[in-house]
Amino acid sequence: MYERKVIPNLNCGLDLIGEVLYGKWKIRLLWFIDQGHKRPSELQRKIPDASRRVLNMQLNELEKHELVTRKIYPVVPPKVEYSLTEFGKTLIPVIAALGQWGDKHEDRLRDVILKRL
Amino acid sequence: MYERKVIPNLNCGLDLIGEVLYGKWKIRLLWFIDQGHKRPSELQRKIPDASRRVLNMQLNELEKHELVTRKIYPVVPPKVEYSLTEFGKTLIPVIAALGQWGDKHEDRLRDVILKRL
DNA sequence: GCAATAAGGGAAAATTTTATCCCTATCTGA
DNA sequence: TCAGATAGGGATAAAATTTTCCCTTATTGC
Repeated sequence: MYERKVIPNLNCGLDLIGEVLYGKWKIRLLWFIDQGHKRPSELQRKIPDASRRVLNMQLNELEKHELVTRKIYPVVPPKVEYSLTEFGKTLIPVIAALGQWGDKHEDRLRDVILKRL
Repeated sequence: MYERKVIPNLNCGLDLIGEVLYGKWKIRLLWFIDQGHKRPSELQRKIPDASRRVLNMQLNELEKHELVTRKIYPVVPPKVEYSLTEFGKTLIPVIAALGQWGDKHEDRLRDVILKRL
């Protein structure tokens, strides 16, 4: 694993939420897990643009941060299911608010983002 | 400027909001500008852990994305003031929700973040 | 027997982001 | 006269993140 060389600040609520949500796919992972897509392979199919590796790494971090739990079924081929913890579930309304803002301003956002890409 | 080699996806609201909000200091910049800290030097003092350079770069992007406007006063020494656009202001409740979640779960977050740093 | 599926980690490369350092300009105050 | 405030960009270095490639295990289906 990579060792951070710069210690993060944890001064305010925004710093704290940033620490657990900052990662290219974390928000989507939480969202899809909440929607019932629990198995790693399902999540990979829902998020095809992410490499398998990063999804695993980010799922590990979400687990460390107690936002999701990982249940391993001792079968072959292996079966794993992720679920949101109670703590993780409290994030869903916040993520929903983010998505709603994005949806509401979809056209304008697409415009300003693509204008200067 | 740096040229991206991978085109972002803009499929859903979460992708879109991510494009404009993803950046280490952008959320804080929007927040502090909304609080009335408009001048670059003030913002730098409010966010001492960010380098001057990145704040400028991220302010430029926020401006391109029409979340803030930059007003230059033709005086010496130079004076510049940033303000939120109407569009930018619609983001404030969303950012507030993020901060509130972080504040509410401050102790637990600090705990899980520091446990495995 | 061979390919596909399932889950996931190690190592190294590529990409992206952020930091550091140095440069510009002009006015104010010690 | 020299330091400091003010705003900001270029070039490069460093850090962090993400991708790519390869490896493992055991079963099902062709």
